[in-house]
Amino acid sequence: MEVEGRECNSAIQSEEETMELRRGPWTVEEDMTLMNFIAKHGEGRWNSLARCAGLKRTGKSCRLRWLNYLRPDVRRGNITPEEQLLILELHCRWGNRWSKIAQHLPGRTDNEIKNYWRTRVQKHAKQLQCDVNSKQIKDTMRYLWIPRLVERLHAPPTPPPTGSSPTTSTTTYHHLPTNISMSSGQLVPPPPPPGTSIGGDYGGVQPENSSTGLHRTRLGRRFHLSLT
DNA sequence: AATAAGGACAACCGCTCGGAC
DNA sequence: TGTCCGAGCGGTTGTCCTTAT
Repeated sequence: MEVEGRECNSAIQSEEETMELRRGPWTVEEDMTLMNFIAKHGEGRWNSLARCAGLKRTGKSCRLRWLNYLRPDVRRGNITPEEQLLILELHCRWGNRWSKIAQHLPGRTDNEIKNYWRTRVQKHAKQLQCDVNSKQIKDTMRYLWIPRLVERLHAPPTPPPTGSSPTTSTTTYHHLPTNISMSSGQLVPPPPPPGTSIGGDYGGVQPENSSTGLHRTRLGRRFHLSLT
């Protein structure tokens, strides 16, 4: 990219260097400034970009904001079962290589995948009372969650069940390690905290709030701007 | 209705790597 | 060859929202 270096003379630079940097959540005005600047000049050279755009942010902060939120091709919304499956498989292969994993999920950012992993997968690991990097959790992924997701992907779309538990599965897992027990297609971990479901994300099709049938979707708390 | 607890996600921090000089 | 700086990555923290009590 070509940042208009002539405009960023040393006087301006030294003035801005003494300026206090902003932190915390980005405002709509800052987003607009960043987006307009990138639309005009392209991305890259983040430190000088931040200065020349007049943003009181670090280059790092600008880069992160752009990559994780403002980029036009960034996908927002729930992680689909297909994406969950891919994340599980790729994590089995590469571990916490979030950016590498993100490359295989178009529109998803490493930050988003990392957050997904921490909030969903680590939660289940905690419920199983095992370390997220343990063999047990990896086996659980490989032999239970992934097959369930595959099953879920191949299953025709069905209306929400009325009586039977949606987490009930008829699939048999011939390779299930002995340290993972099954009951009606479910893991039998120590009792989870009230209101949570082991099968929720990985095998069951039940919404987050099964009592109301509502599926909570959130597209972030803040404005999402796009360059269209 | 108020509030505490937990969840989800945005943002920051520290470290490493690679290129320019 | 060594140093500096920008960029990227993974880990962690902070903030706000939802849900439960």
